[in-house]
Amino acid sequence: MDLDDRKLKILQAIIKNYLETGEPVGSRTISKYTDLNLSSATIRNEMADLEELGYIVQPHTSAGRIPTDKGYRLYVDTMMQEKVDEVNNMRDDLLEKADRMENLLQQVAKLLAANTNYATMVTTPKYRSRKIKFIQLTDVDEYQVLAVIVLEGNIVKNRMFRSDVALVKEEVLKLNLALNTFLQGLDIEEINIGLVQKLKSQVGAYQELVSEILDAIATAIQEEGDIRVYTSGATNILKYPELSDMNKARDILSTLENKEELTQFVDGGDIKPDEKRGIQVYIGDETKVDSMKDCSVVTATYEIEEGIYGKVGIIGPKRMDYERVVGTLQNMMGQLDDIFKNNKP
Amino acid sequence: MDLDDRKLKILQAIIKNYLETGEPVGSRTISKYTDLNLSSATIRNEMADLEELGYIVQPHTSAGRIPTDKGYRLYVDTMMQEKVDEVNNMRDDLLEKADRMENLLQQVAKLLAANTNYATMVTTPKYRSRKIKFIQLTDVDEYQVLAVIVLEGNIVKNRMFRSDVALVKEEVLKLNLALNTFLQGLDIEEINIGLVQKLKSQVGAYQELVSEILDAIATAIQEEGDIRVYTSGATNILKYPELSDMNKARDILSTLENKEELTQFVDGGDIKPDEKRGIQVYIGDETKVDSMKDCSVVTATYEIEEGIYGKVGIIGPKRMDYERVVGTLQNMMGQLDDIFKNNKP
DNA sequence: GTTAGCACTCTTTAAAGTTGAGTGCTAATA
DNA sequence: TATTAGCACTCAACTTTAAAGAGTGCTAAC
Repeated sequence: MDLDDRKLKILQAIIKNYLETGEPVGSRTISKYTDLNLSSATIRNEMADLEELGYIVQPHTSAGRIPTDKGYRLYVDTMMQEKVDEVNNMRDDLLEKADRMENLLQQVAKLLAANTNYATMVTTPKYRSRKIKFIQLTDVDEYQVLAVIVLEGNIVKNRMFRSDVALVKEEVLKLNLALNTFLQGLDIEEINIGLVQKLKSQVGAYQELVSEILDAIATAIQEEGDIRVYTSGATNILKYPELSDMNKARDILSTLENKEELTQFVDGGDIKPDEKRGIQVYIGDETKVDSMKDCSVVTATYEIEEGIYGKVGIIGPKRMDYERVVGTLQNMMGQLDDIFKNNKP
Repeated sequence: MDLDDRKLKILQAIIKNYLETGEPVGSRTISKYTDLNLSSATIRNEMADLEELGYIVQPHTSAGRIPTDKGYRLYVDTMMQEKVDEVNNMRDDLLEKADRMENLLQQVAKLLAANTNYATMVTTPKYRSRKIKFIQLTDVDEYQVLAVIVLEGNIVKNRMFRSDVALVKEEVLKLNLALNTFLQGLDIEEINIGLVQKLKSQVGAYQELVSEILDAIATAIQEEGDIRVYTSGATNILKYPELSDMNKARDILSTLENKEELTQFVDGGDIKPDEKRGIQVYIGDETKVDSMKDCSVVTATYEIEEGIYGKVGIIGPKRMDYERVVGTLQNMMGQLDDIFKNNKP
C-alpha cells in the first residue's frame, strides 16, 4: 500500500483541520469540507490505511484522527507552503530600541512572541575567533583603573580594577603599552604561562594588577564565547490546552527559564542564509529535549557576517501554524539582514 | 470583644498550621496539637469570634478556617519570629560568578529561588546622580571610533560609532579633549542645546559624529537611570496548588516575565539598612498588583553606598513561610553588604 | 466558662447511567 | 472493483445519584 494522491489530499485535510481546531478530525468532517466528493465511509477506509502507514492515530477507539510526528513531518516537508507575512515592517520597531546588539536581540524575541503567540528564543551569535584587538587602560582615580578590552568583531568588554598601591599615570600608560604589545592579535589559547611571566617581568610595579587584568581578559573572552539565550513570551505556552497540563507546563517553562537546553539548537540545521534562511523544524522528540516532546520548535539562522551567526526560534505546540511561523521568521530574518548589513548596531 | 491572649494563641496555631499544610484548619486539630488543653468545642467558640473579628474565614460552611489578609498581617507584624537562616554561606557562590554587578544580581535571584522554592526578583540599584565622570574616545580603525563613557559610581558604558569620513588620530584626540572639557561633571539635564552648539563650534570636523556621541551619552545615562529587574524561579509558582489555576498562573507568570509592574516595589517600604534591612511584607492586595492578589511579596533593601540602593524580593503564595523567607533575606542582605563594602564588583 | 453530643451542611469521591461522536464492518450499488 | 449506505459497537465526556467524611453550630449538662 502506498501513499497515492488521494491519501495525500486526505492527510493534508486532516492536518490542516487539526492545526486549526486542535480536536481529533473525523471522517465526516473531511467528507463534508473537502472537494473530494467522497462519502465518510470511503474516507474512513482511507484513514484506516493512513493510520496503518503511521501518519495519523486515534487518541482512542471512538475518536477522530490526529497527526503523528511522522504526519507532521510529511506536512512540513512537502505539503505546506509558507504564508508570506505581510505584517507591518518590524524594522522600525526593531531599530528604535536597538542601540546595542543585546537589546536588538531581546527586541527580536519580544516582537516575534507578540506576533506569533508562541514562545520565542534568540541566541547570541557564535563567534569563531576570539582574538584581542586592543586593550585600553585608563586611570579612573588614584586607586582604580578601567580596562576596556576590544575583541575582534568589535566586541567591547570593560572591567574596573582596584589597586592596593596608588597608581601613577605614567606607569599605567607603560603597562597599557606592554599589554598591547604582548597580547594584541592573540587568541585566548595563546595566552600561556610563559607569556604571562614574560609580561610580568616587563612591568615593574603592578604585578598584582597584571594578574587580575589577565584573568579578566580570559573570563571576558570566555564569556563572549558562551552563547546566551534570550527568551520571550514563555507564558504563551499556557494558551494551548494540550500544553497546559500542570506538569508539562512546568517542565516546558523551566526549560525556557533555564535556557541551557536551548543552546543545543544553535548547532542544528544547516547554515544557509539563502532563500530559506536556514529554517529548521523540530517536531516533538526531534527537539531532543525531553520536556519539549509535545512541542515543535522552528529555528532560523541570522548571520552578522560570514561565519558569525545565531539562531532565532519559535516554540509552540506541535499543532502550531507552521506556515505562518515560517513566513514570519523569513520576514524577520530579512529585516535582520538589512540591519546587519547597513546599520550595524 | 477583643483579642485576648488565648485568642491570639489560637490564631497563631491556625496560621502556623495553615502555612504548613495549605488546608483549612479545623477546631479538632487545634485542640489536639496545642498545649492549650481546650476541647474542640471551646476552640470552635473562639474561632467563631476570630472570624467575626476578621482574622479568619471559612471557605465554605463545613470547612475549617483559613487566615484572611488581616490575619496574615497580624501574624507577620507581631507573632512571627524570623528563623535564622543557617544555610551555607552563600558568599562564595555569589562571588564565584560575580565579576560584574549584573551577574551578581542575577546570581542573587537564582540562589534565593533555589533556596526558598519561591519566585524571586532583584532590581538594579537606583542611582541618584547621573553625572559624567569622563569620556574616552579611541579610534578602532579608520572609520570606527569607540566611546567609553564613565558615569559617577563607576558605571561604564561603551558605544561604537562609524564615521563617514576617514578619521585622523589627532583629530579624535582633540575631540576627546573637547568632549571632556565640556561635559565632565555634568548631569544629563545640564546638557542643553546651547552647550551642544558651543561644543560643535569647537570641533572642526566630525560634526556628525559629535551629534551621535551626544545622543549616545544621553541614552546611556537615561538607560542607567532605568531600573531593570532580574527574576528567577518563576516556575516555582506552579508548585503551589492554590496558584496553579491556569488563569492565575498565567497572570502571575506574565507579571514576572514582563517585569514592569515589579519596579513599583522599589519605592515601597522604608530604606533602613539596619537590623531589619528594610524588610517589607506585602500581603495579597497590598502588592497593588492585580495578578498577585493571591500572592505575598517580601522585599528587602540592599545598599551599595549611601543613597544607592535596590530591592530583592521573594514572591510566593500568601501562605509562604514568612519566618524562613525573612531570615534568608536578612542573611542574603548581610552577605551583599559584605561584598559591597569590601569587594566591589 | 467548658465540654459532650448531635443534627446539619457541604465538599469530595465513587458509582451508575446517558449521550454523542466516530469508528469498523457488511452488504448493496454503480 | 471502487464506493456507499446502514448499523452495531466503543469509549470519552458529561450528568446524576449516592455515600462518606470533615467540620461546624447549637444545646444542654457539668
